[in-house]
Amino acid sequence: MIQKIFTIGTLAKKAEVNVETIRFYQRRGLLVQPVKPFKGVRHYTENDVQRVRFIKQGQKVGFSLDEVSELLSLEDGQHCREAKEIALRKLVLIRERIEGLRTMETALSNLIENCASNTDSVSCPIILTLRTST
Amino acid sequence: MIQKIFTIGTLAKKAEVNVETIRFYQRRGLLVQPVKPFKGVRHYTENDVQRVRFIKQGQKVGFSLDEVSELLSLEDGQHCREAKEIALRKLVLIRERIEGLRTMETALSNLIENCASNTDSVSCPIILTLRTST
DNA sequence: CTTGTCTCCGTACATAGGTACGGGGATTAT
DNA sequence: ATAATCCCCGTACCTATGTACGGAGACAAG
Repeated sequence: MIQKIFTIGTLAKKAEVNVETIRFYQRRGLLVQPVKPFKGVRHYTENDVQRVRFIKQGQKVGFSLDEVSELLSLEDGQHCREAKEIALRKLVLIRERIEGLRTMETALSNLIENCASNTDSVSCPIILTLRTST
Repeated sequence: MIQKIFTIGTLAKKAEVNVETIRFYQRRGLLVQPVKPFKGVRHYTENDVQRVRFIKQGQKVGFSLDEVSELLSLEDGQHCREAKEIALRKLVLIRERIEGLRTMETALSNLIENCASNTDSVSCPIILTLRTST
């Protein structure tokens, strides 16, 4: 399999982030900074694109960079028992978050339905619906 | 129904946040600052507790304070058509987020299972599993 | 009626997660 | 081979979301 390589700008474009963000992630240790060839620029591969996307995906579902870091440590390979512990902990968080979102989803759906049958101003008791959700 | 009232410190305790956080939310317009009686302190009700909890819940599932603000505007009652639009937009976000979390959930579950059958160090291809998730 | 614990208010500081800038070298297009 | 663009690196700046601080007034308990 051929490894296509490219520069940081292309990586940023492919991963749909700012170049500075890549560099920031490198400083944070989320990405490894490739060695710089003697007279030239660093190069990156498709693998880095996936990694950046993963970070963004993790953030989108509510993980902090530190948490994403932990998840990435799973990828990076380490002792299985540790990996399993981390994964289990994150799994709990994920399930809680899904639960919370589901409750909100229901509340909003109800709200939309109720509104549909009403053309004037209306009181929307969304908090009431959600108040026991966590 | 009797409205029990209390001071900001009690509100903070009930809602499990810092007093300063309450005041910060007031400045941000997420909470209304009750009028201060002529010589005394402001008082709050159970309603405020629910509202603060709602904000925290919203954040927990990944909404920014601005987004939570919008959701709260549903509660505060406004014209139905607007409310419906907001709700629909948020619903899309929520469903995307649930999808993302589900994918992660699956990936982590698989990971845990694979790890279980292995006692040594192992490469955990979590990113691979997730890379097309959004 | 003193003492300790609030509240109030304004302002300052903190942390996470970026973004922007500027000078100098590398690469690419014309 | 020269201009335009891109990379490198360090540093400074920015936004969101709080937290902390300090002096003055409120208030409850002994």
